[in-house]
Amino acid sequence: MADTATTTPASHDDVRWLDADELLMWRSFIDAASTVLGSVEADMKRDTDGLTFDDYEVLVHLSESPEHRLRMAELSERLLHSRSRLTQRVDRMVDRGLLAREKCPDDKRGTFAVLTPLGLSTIEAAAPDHLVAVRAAFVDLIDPADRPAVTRALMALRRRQDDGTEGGAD
Amino acid sequence: MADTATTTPASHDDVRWLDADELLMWRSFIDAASTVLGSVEADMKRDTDGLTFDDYEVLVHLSESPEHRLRMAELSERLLHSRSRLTQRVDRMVDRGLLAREKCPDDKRGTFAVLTPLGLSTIEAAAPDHLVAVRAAFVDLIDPADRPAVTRALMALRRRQDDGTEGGAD
DNA sequence: GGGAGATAGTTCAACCTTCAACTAGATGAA
DNA sequence: TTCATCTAGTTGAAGGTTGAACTATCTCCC
Repeated sequence: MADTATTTPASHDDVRWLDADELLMWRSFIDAASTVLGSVEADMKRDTDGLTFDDYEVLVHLSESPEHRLRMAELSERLLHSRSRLTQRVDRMVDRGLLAREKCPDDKRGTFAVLTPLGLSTIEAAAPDHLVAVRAAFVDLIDPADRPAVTRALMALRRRQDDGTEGGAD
Repeated sequence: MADTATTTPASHDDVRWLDADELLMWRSFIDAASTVLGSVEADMKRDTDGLTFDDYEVLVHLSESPEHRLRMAELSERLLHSRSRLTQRVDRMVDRGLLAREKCPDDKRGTFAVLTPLGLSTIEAAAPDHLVAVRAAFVDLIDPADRPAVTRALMALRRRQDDGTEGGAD
């Protein structure tokens, strides 16, 4: 197949410009992402003592995992954070006693991040206020009639698990 | 009215927990925000020479404004970025010749950020590839039938212009 | 076995954001 | 006029993120 369409540097004539509706949808997405996450983060800062949204997300994923533990790589994939970003966040959370690191017996390269009792009680204490914030900044603002469409759309936007950042054969 | 509901620290019993649908919608939103913006940013990095998504957004807002200029405060509100974040971004963009600062004659405290010819040609050159990225990571992934609902929902999430971060009349 | 190449995780420097001062000019009441 | 107060914008330090390099381990085919 003669595929010219892969990494063609888009030229000015080629492009399908966004129409008014598409543009509005895109701009609203950018603003919504910034507003909602900013608001949840701000509430978190107000309600907890020094817990960030990213911290909270780490705690959530660990608390939902068997034995309250996950391999670093697995955790970084779920959070969609880079490996080094996670390494350094876990460093800080270990310092604060929220997490511990454990060596993986099967694979000597591996490390588990594990929730400590303090980490568990911290997320349990933070959850109620967090949910109030999530409702106020997100869930309750969306018309129930629109929710199925919104969920469908948002799910379609997420990174497919086996979909690397590949695509450029040269 | 006896309003107990304003800044009550949410207690464990009080809370309306998220049901499965609400939780899925929320998680999808977090993932989608990270995936979409990350992907657009990565494409921008690939296609342009050192232009970030934030740079691009600054250029967009200025290029759409009369005389290609905006007051710093106005620009920071539109971008939903803090004043100091904008100051420092504009610093960098001025260094690269994309923008210039001009004193405001009416208000001697004020500063305009102004697009330079280089800034204008830079955004014109970047736009086609950027739109391809926006389509690939966002617009084209959303079922046209869902778009009206999605737009409605996203617009409801944006910060209302006159809606400060107030709310705590203690 | 042994070496090529992949994978897990960390480290380091450059860069970016945040937050709390800080400077300077506008506003308004007495 | 004068003082208090508000707004515009910048600065500087502390902390967080990125991306490339690095160590250690695993995989697998010869």
